[in-house]
Amino acid sequence: MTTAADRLSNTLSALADPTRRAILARLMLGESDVGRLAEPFDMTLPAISKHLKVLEHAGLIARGREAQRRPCRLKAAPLREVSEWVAAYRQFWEQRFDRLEDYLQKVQTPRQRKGKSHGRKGK
Amino acid sequence: MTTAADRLSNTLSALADPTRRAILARLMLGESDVGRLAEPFDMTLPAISKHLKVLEHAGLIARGREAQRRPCRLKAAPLREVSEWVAAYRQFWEQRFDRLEDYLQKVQTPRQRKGKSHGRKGK
DNA sequence: GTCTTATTTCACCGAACGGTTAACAAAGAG
DNA sequence: CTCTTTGTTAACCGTTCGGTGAAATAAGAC
Repeated sequence: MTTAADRLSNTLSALADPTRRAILARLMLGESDVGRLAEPFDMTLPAISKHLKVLEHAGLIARGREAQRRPCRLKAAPLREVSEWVAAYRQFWEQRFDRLEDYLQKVQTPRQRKGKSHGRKGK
Repeated sequence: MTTAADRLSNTLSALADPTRRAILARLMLGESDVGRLAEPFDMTLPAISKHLKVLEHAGLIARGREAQRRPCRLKAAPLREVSEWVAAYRQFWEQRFDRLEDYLQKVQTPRQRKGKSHGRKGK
């Protein structure tokens, strides 16, 4: 049995590689085969083949067969889960919970600081 | 120099671990320290300490100092980049570009296929 | 000072990762 | 059949990852 967390971990680690993200970006333009997908990269075909296998195993691409070519096409369904996961954190980067708060803490003169002192050294 | 792709890769690989995502989820409820964060997990403190270092290095948490404790708090800014990246793919899981299209291709009789020919042999 | 609490650093370990080269396989072309 | 094209598999290699136990550090309590 595959839990949702496992699938999400799998999706995210597949996405963590810039080569694989570039491949997905390219597949947004339409399906392509291994040789064409490999062209932009400074690595060998087996390396690309491995990346494609990772993407396929993560459900991010599907592959057909057409003569010798193995056309790949984008399967974005797992990205929906990523989107839903990250959406839960939206409030934390939108609503002054993040950098804005830090910025205000720095901009305000120390005398108006409320809350706990952080033992700032004078010097 | 850190490129945007590097940062995104770094963020995504930090998020690819379920323990680290659980820690972030917990920090949504408010800041906490290492010991408390470690409690739900069946692993040692150094392991949690490493996970926190990864999260900190990815800019996903910030850490203070309060007596012996090292309170951690969520920093969601990098998640915004993730959200923006994945948003580019939204159309592919929302608008019949994904599984629906596959379904239709299978259901339709081959003779009504439109669009670029891929050198389909008449069989 | 010593003791306790909280956390990190160190040294190690096995497994997974991202790449290579070389050999293999599948399918059309001659 | 052989030849070429396309892609995968196999074996290997160095690095990173996620964990451990043990020692070190930091700061308050006594």
